[in-house]
Amino acid sequence: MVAERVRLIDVAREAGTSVSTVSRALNGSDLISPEVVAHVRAVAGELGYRADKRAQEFKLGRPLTVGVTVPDLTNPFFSEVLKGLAASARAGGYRLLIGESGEDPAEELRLVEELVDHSGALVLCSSRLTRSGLEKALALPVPVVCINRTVKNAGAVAIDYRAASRLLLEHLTGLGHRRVLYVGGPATSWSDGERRRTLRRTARSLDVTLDEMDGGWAGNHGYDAGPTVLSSRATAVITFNDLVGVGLLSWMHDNDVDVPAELSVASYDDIPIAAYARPPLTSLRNERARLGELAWEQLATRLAGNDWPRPDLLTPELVVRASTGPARRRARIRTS
Amino acid sequence: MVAERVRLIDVAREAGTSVSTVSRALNGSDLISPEVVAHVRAVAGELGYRADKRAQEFKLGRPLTVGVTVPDLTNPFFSEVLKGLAASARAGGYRLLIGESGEDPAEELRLVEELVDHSGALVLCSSRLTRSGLEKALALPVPVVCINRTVKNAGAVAIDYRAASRLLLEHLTGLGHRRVLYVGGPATSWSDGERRRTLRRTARSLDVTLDEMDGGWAGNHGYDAGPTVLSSRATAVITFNDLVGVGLLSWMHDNDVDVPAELSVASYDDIPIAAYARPPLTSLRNERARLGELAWEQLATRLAGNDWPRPDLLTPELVVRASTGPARRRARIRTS
DNA sequence: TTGTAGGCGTTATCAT
DNA sequence: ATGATAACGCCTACAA
Repeated sequence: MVAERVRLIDVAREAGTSVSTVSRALNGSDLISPEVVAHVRAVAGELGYRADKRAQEFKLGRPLTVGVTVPDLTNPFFSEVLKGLAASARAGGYRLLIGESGEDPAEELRLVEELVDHSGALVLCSSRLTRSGLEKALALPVPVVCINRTVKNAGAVAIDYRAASRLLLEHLTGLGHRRVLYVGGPATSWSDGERRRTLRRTARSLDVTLDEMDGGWAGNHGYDAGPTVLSSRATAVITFNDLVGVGLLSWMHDNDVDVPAELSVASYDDIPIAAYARPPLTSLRNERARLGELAWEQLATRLAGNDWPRPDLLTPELVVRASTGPARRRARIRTS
Repeated sequence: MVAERVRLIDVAREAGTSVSTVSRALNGSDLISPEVVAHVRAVAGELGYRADKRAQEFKLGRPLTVGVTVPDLTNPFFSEVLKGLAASARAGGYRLLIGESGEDPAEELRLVEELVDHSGALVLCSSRLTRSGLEKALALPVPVVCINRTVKNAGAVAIDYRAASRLLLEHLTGLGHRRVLYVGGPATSWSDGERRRTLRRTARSLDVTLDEMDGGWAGNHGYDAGPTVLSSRATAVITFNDLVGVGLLSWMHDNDVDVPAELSVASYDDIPIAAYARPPLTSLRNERARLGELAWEQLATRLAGNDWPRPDLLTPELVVRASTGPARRRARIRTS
């Protein structure tokens, strides 16, 4: 069934010449007679020769492979980053070796050490690594780009959460909200930290009271947050991401809480379902696929022997939809 | 910055022994004196030696890599398949080389030919390849598993769409629907073909009138289908997948069509947002991650030298939610 | 128990 | 213009 592999030497033998000639003929070296090239090509064709790319790359040097880690393959945010990265890297002649850490820092570190053995470069998406883990990763003998986590001595591409948080809070204060609750994400998430930090700072400057609670990254985390959210004194909620936001909206619907009349909800990321939620979710659009592309560009620059470019910061855009509206004095504090 | 790579021979020199001894000591060969092992290990540690896995694998044989193609990385269906596959393959000591075809058969073929050069096996997720393209892929010198596309002489893992379509239609007829419209998916999709085929057959046996229209795979395809759906005579709609279904629900909401009172909507796949749509979408749950796991199991069996196992067929489960209800005579044919 | 040497499939250097 | 040969970094008979 599986045919024996045809090697360069087989072609050479069959063509009555040497491996060097075959190699050159196939690779289009210009110092070889046209007839020989034709002949060799013909023979190679007949024999069904396929160059062993692994041997080629092994001989030639570094692998044309980018190792990528993501916390969760099913998170639409990472999916789109991967999409952009995959397209760019491929256009640049690189392949993608992908690993999922399951949101687990220790697993991510193992993954990194495994991937690096077969990669010429690394991209860490929203790395959950501890500080020391990250240091180890950056000490590896290949260039590393971090997406959504700023670092020194490495590539860096991120969303500008400072601008993001400001857009959100200004939108809400513009609607009269003075008390806002943030439903957070995974504790290991750098971007959750950034969202909290920038929200706090902006809230202070806008004289808004910011409450915080822990949450998560998925729909059920938002749904489960429902009771706590409802019993809070906030008139508006900002969720860690749209999955959480949509989950929260769902709970509100199930419990007859009118959004946005009773409560406004807004979020980060603007994944596709945000527009199809009921009510459609106000969210911050960011070009996630672009994150992947920029990561590749940084890598390409670095691989070409240059210094790291300056970090790329992508400014999001607020997409106002029906889930946010004027603040109203809460009729009552509901407890269920 | 990037230190010079330490090789086996460097360790040998430093340890005052030979490369074979070092190799054996590091790989835990039992025919070597404990002291030497300890010494070599120590030296290797000091020098920061890391075995070149590429050279190792090159020497040892086939690459421990599975090449995977998906039509669209951002489609939650594929994300989950990848999740399952990634976990299983990793547990089995294999890595994942992933490529996205962009739903394009020609691009998928290019991808396959590129991936196979660096992989010991291939997994094609919902392959969009033409018949001849698929034949080419299966002729490659590595084992190939197809997910959601039945083939002979290869691994095969798929959803049982026959059972799926029956569950859907029986549910709808149980609610009194006699005229059902199917909003289709991409023309290149095998699973769309299967859904149509099994729906037709089942509709006939249940004496249901089945209309069909072309659609697509994303939310906007469903949204755009709104007017056509509304002007049809069907009392229930089945959409190619949940993304399309949610998009359709959204249009219905925007145009004040009461679902399910005026129209029932049901779909395939039950991705997480189905539960959070308004109204929650009746859909067919299938274990997508399991698809990935089974694909790996087939591969592992094959890689171990056995014949291909029988194809795995996963039976879905109908999750009834609020988007489907009793059929009602349509008050009027609305046109917008 | 350890060392020597050959080879995995290719490319590149150096002759011819 | 072409051919022999030495790497690339590692593993593993085989020899000692």
